[in-house]
Amino acid sequence: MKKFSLTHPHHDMFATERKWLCDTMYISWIFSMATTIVWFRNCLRLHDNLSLLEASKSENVVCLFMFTPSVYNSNYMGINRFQFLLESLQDLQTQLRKKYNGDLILVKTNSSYRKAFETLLKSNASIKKIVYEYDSTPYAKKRDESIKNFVHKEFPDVKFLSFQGHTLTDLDKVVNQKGFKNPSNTKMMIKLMLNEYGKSSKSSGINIPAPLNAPLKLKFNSNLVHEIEKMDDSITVLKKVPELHELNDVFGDEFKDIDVEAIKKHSYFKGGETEALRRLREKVLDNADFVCNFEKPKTSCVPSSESMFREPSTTGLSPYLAAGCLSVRMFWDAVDKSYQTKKHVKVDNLTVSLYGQLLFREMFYILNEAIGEKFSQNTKSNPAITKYIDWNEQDPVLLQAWKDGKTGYPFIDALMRQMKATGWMHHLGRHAVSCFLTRGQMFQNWTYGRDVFDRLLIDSDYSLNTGNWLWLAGIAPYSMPYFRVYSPCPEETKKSALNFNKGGNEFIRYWVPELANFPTKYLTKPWECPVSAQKMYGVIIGKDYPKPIVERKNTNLEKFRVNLMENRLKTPHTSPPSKKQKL
DNA sequence: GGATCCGTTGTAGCT
DNA sequence: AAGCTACAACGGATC
Repeated sequence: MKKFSLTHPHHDMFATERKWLCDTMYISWIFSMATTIVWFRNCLRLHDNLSLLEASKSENVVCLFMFTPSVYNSNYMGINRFQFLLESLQDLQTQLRKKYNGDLILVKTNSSYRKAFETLLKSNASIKKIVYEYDSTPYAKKRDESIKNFVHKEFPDVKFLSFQGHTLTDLDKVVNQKGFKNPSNTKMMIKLMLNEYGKSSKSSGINIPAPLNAPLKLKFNSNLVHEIEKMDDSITVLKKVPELHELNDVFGDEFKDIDVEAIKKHSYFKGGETEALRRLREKVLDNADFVCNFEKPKTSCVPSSESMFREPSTTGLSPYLAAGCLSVRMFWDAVDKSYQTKKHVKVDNLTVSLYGQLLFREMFYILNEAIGEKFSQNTKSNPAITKYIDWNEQDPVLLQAWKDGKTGYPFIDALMRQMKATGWMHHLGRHAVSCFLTRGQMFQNWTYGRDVFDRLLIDSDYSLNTGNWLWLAGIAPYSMPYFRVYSPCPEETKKSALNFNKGGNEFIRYWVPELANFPTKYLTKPWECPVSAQKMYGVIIGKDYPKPIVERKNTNLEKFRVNLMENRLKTPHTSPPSKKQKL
């Protein structure tokens, strides 16, 4: 039996009016009281920011960034990425002030995010909603889930909402598509994207939703900052975005040994949305020739001339995508627009085009979402996902030499030193050094290299980093013939896939100054230079620059092949794969 | 259902 | 000089 209720519409002639009254009162109460916190982590931008748009519905907004020990732990975040983060925060704060007469509140705490939220929520009853961008790294997933559960339990009136804006697709939705299979190449990605968004007449052929504009208006709650200042000592408000050299005072010993001048001297990219949009215009919107002719494998890991040392042959937009200074939908849209200015230009190889690059990015995110933590684990327990290889026992001497750029292979060392100094390395350079560490010369576990990249690169992006390392180690759940090994001395190959000939020698001379005056003939293999000549050039190999720390000749291919055969999940084919026989 | 083709970016040696 | 071949694993798509 249903309960009979006076308020049931059929029995209550004033129900509509009453509901209207209640709604009005509720809305006016919300408008006068409720505060929404926009919790910035990634997504350091105003455009295409779903959390900010959600907050714009609220009368009182607080934009918040929290420095916790997990942010300023230099074990996880290299100094260049930290500098990039600070610049991005500075830009965000400036923009919020200019555009909305608002602010970005920066707080510092020595406790966890969860504890910080507890302090905030306990002391201010007007906080009704916390919004943030979804972060799919395993660490962030666990952290956000735990805070969410805590808030639900302890503060049931407060909504804790995430929005997906870091990727082209809603990752949850995609991996739950009917008939979803882990994508492993461009074709599967296009199919998946068409399934999600449908066709379009634009050059990409996929109807990716356009990026959203920044909210027109935001009303800020300026009281909260004063309240935070009165709270307990565990949480403090920073008066301004700190400079790198001030971090030692603010955070303790983490940054005591940094060389600020060196970082500023080498940095290629200034952080922030403003710079991201400027670069997008310069490299994509105003550069249709470059966009329409872009072929990733033809770009070079070395600069084309000395004057170009600071400018990559690609777009250089990856650091901005990683920190969310640039929305990936904004990037896609700009590529579309650029193609449109060239009528009748067809994308003849989508895979190597800029579209392709963004699809690979998406693919790695989707794989991470679908596979979970095992995506990045080097374990025998899940060989269906990554092929298992018994890498050589960890060799600290080899690993340290690789990390410090002291392997005795000038090309490899130049690339590693560039990454350490600038926080950036071209994609093909990353291929060269990761191949060298794993199946190429050192046969060391790829996870070591992955972690070094994660810390040092300013564009480090968990899913992309992991996906690319799996690829280069030759164990990815997608195509990568293991016998395609890059030469660490690429000048000797007639047609290097690394495009070394586009300035490789100058690149080595710049980053390995020990060899600045060494003869070009021996520049990538200095150990072959006769000792008498070494004396003449004033560089003794083994003293002024190391001898090669591992064999140049690749002896690992056979080991790799045997590993694959022994450790593969599925039973071998009953008959060997057919081969064309010579007559 | 079986054969065949394909996969963002290799290198060395030969003609 | 450009183009071929050997090296040769394997899952998924296509016919």
